[in-house]
Amino acid sequence: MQSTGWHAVDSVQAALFGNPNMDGQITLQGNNREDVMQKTTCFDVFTQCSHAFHNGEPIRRVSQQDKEFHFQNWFKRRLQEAGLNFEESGRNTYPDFPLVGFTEGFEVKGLAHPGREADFDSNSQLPTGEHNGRQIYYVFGRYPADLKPYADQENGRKQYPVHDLVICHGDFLNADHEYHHTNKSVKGFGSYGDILIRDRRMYVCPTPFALAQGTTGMMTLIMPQGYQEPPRLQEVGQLRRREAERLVVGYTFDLRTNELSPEKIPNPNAGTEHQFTAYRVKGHSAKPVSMSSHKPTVVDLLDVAIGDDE
DNA sequence: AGACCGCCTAGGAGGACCGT
DNA sequence: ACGGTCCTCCTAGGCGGTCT
Repeated sequence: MQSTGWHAVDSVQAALFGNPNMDGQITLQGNNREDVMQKTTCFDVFTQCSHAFHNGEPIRRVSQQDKEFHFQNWFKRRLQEAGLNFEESGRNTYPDFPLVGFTEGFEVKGLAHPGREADFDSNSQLPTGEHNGRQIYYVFGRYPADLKPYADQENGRKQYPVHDLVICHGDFLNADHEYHHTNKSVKGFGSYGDILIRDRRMYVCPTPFALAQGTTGMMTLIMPQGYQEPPRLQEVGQLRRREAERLVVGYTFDLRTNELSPEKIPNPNAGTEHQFTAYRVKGHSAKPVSMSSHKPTVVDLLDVAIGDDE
């Protein structure tokens, strides 16, 4: 596994980090290819979300069993209002809304608020800004955890507001595009040798609400630096994420002691800064967005405790 | 001022549930 | 076998109040 540099030359990254030159567009300078224009849909999608938020467009839960689609459906209506075509998302598709006609997709994460603030479960897909050639944007929407105050409209149908929302490029969560984790299992466990241990892709990732200050109660778009925002948007912050000194490239688990040991290597891109810009719709709040103060990671703490320096 | 105690909560960990 | 989301349980640690 290797973390991808910010200025890597693969085509899609070049599209992201090339020379911006018009509203929401950026020049892709390919290898011996004609320059190609790539337009992002994010500014339009974000504008629709912001307008819906400010107009009080509610989330509509269709039943008490609807634990995961209520916010997805809210976002789906915004895509439809933006006039975008997308593939209907099945339960197991990633991203939730792959666009048709654009190499972009949106992955939606609904979070009850108050609730988990610092991180979210990202099972089965390691967050990143590129998947199968598509740029991936994460849509974090928070809604009330306590729905008791909202009237039941038969069979658990309820309407309630969006508390706040952040759309961020997946690279804001993780800029590595190279790693592909697959689930594996080990057979023969247990005294009868007939139990299977699953090693399953399950990740816990910090939310943009924890990574950046100034997002609570707001609508915020976080884009890689370099896009030219349309006139209807205002910049509300510059955000930087710095690559870690070390990369976890494996781990071993001792079934006798229940000890899990990470294997780390120096990050060839250590210290590389990835720059992002935060936006809001003009006329809405200009409350600034900035990175939250750095908290030491578990790996940082282990490094200090163990004092190893491979 | 520092020690101690109890309460509270964020979040770590594991799992339920429902699905393809 | 694998995927997505939310729930429950539990505990470390923060915090405020009280005691020494």
